[in-house]
Amino acid sequence: MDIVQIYECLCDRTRLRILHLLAQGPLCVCHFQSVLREPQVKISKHLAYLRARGMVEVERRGTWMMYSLPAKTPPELSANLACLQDCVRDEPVFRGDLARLRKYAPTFDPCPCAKS
Amino acid sequence: MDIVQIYECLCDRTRLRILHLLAQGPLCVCHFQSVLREPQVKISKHLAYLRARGMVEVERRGTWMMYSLPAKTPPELSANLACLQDCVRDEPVFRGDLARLRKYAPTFDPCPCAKS
DNA sequence: CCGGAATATACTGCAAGAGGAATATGGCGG
DNA sequence: CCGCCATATTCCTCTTGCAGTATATTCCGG
Repeated sequence: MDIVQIYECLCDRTRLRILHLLAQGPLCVCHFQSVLREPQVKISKHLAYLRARGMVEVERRGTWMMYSLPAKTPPELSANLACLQDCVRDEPVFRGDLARLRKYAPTFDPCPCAKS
Repeated sequence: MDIVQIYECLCDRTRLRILHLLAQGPLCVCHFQSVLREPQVKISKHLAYLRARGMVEVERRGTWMMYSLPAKTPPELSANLACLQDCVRDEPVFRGDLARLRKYAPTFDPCPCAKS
């Protein structure tokens, strides 16, 4: 995995928020919509961008698409993701995302993606 | 310092090489030219890009411009620079840069920038 | 004051990327 | 088989960024 490509993936705020959330565990597009409060097309396109570069993986579950960090995350990627977690710990946007993720978690459970 | 801007600065290979070298200490543009083997205008423009975003600092020494990492490096920046050092440790391009830096070091010494 | 060296700044062409609107796809329940 | 839901893709526009060529600036030595 090219280090420059990693940074290209990290240089958009929406993608940062996505990756930040994925560190907590797999999520569906509908989850991202609720938590990030961004339109579907935006999220979907950024996920496609990340997927094309191997930064996330997808698994279909019925109509839902389950996104997660790659099972075999290359070391450069995990190092940078760890760094990211650290850097945004105090940023309101990211804290808000985490808070909303936890707030919504009950309604995600049973998560539509997990019902197979 | 905005985290997204940091990543924007990191998502070009030339800039990565510049920052990687600066971790070793301050350098003049002429040094970068020798070590990176890239045209002057390219280096100069990337340095301007970094400077405009506060990722490097400049000090004039006669005709030479002395670039360095900012004296008060924000934590997000230093965290990412540390991560960068770690990630590129085994990449030939970056190893080559370091080797050339050290090989040229004797001719940099007395460094034109240091002669004031 | 003049020429040259080191560095910076237009200017141009081009490609990539971001956002939004609309449309397409693919699976599921009835 | 139909319609709906979740998601993806296409099309368009706008902006940013990179590279190169040429030109400007700034300082120095004589």
